[in-house]
Amino acid sequence: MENKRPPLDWPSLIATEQSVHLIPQALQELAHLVQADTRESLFRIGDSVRYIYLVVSGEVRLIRVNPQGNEVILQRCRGGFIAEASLDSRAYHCDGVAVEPTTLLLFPAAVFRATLEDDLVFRKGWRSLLANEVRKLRAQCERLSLHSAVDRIGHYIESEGTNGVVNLSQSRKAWASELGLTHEALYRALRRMQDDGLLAIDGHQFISKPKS
Amino acid sequence: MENKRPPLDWPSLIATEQSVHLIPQALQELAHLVQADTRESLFRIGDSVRYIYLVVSGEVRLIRVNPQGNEVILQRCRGGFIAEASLDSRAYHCDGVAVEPTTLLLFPAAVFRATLEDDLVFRKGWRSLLANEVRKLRAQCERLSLHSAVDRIGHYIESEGTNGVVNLSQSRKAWASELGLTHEALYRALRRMQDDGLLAIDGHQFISKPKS
DNA sequence: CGTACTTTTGAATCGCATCAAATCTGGTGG
DNA sequence: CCACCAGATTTGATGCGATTCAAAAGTACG
Repeated sequence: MENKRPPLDWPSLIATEQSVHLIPQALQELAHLVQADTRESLFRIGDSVRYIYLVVSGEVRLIRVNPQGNEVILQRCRGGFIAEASLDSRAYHCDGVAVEPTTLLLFPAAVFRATLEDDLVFRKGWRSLLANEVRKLRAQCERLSLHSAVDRIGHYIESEGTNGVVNLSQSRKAWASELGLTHEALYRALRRMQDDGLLAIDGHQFISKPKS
Repeated sequence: MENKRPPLDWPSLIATEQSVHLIPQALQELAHLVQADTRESLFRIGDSVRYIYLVVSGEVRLIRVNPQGNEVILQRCRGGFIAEASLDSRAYHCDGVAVEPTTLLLFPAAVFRATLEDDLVFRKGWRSLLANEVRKLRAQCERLSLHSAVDRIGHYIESEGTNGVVNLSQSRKAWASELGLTHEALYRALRRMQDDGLLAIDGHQFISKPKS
């Protein structure tokens, strides 16, 4: 990994990554801002946990290699903390690799743990973050268990939106990936739903329509 | 819901549901042991959060009803805490319904929150539980994003097992459901993997074999 | 010993992935 | 301002793999 510089342009980072808001000023000032290149390794299985990683932009993957020699992706992270569970463990249980040019914040793990103990607000914020993450991931798992594209779209609107309306904050291609579909399948399902009168689309807004 | 009895046969419960170990004795003694019947509602959208629910046996679903009048499943819970996120919110954002005869432990939410503040060990255990849950769910999402049955099985063995070996603690039918597959598709994929020499099965043990 | 459930195999169908290609869009530099 | 380019969006044709429906065999439990 590249040399770790002291934080310089944080104001712009904070604007894009809300997880940073959680972190007490004192801890923020100890963080390293780091750039990782494509295929650059951040940590490997067995490495001791020195830093808590926060992805600001780009993508990091947590992977293992199976007996057949193939990569198994345990997690793709395009923003927020990676491997929250590493806080409690001494060593990493997988490899962490950047798959595109990636910007990260590294927080010293020991101080991170200590601050979590001492700072009541941080502690609550962290717990809230984890609980919210669990909620979202559970819904995501249920969604991916649905077998049809139309059902996944409907599930997304209901679980991520409000009153049957969701504002998409990403491209449809990226949405397709989140839904576990190819972009072609997503486009076709959206078209079908509109034709069937189940869905209205207005720019980035998707509206689930009642049976009527 | 049925009348709430004081805890009686806890020792046997503790043996089957490890989440209970986390909970301090004082808080355990305030819990209600409850039986819910099929289709019985535990809470509804908008209800204020009075209890933290722990499923001991059976199944509870968190659901919303979409504009077309269909149920959208946000979570199926067959053991452990439901809706951890409800700890931080005043009211429920979905309905909670038992879909089979279900045994639950109900902890008074206010006391639960207070204990979480006061008890260092409990706090750490809770955080560890959430972090671990996040890790498992992230892997589960990646697994469900894979399009083939063989890939999902391989991913499961690698991420849930150790060194390419996993001990299944459930029926294959239940496993199929966890993998987002029909049981037929799972059986056939397992057969194919054995025929191709990629997998060995010994009772409940599944061994991923190297290319060789 | 019977019953309920899991495990297993078979055949037909359907929906999604895949490959291909055209169009549209936003952003860049000339 | 326009030409250009990379990426997103959209439509088409084909094949494969999972679902679905059906049914038989195996297994656990009372």
